[in-house]
Amino acid sequence: MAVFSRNFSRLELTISVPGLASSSSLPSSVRELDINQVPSEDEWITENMEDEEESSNGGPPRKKLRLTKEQSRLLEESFRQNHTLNPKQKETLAMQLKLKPRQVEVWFQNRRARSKLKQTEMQCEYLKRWFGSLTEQNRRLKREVEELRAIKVGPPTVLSPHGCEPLPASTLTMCAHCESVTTNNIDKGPTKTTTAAAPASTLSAKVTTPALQSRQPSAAC
DNA sequence: ATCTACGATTGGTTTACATCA
DNA sequence: CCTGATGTAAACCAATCGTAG
Repeated sequence: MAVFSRNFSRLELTISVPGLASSSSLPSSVRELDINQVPSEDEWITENMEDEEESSNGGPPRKKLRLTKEQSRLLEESFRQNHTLNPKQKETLAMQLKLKPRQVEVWFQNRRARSKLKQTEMQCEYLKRWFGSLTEQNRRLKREVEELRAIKVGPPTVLSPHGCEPLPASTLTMCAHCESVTTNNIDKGPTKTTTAAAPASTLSAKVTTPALQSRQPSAAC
């Protein structure tokens, strides 16, 4: 195993998404979710109970310990500082809480597991949203392709490869190579090679649409 | 009755350390 | 003395159980 570092103080949510440099690109609603937040006061379990004896030797059904507010608060506080405890910390905390070290250990294990679960749920939620936005983007791009196809038939707006001034439509020229690349790309859909990556020397003009202009600055400009 | 939260148990893995040939 | 194999204990995790609210 050994996938996760054992000495972390917080669980980090890092999602790598192709095309995004870092998780800072996440929607703020996702970024602001913090599973390390202490629950609000009314989420605390209010039952108080100090059951010292174990009844696991086949006797009566085990009594469920409910931690007091104060015990939970201390455990949460400790968890925020460190997600794992060394034996000394465990012992100290157990004494402080009047619990057995094993109970503190179990609490930390459960807390880690449940944090991870929440984290996974958040990732899942985020990926769903991401999928939705990609679907939408895909839809828009397809529509743009349709527009470009239409422009090929109708009079295009043209930008000079050496400047940003629009040229008369009649000056549009495209070498045979670019022509075939453009046609192939449109037919095959997205590939790793984009027109932007094509050698500048092969571009003698750029056909633009308003949508493309906003996103793709001309290499010649 | 059903659901959820959560403390506890179980079984498997990893790691550090001790012992021995 | 060094080294590799083996055993053991402790800690962890994932899955699950079972109780209380």
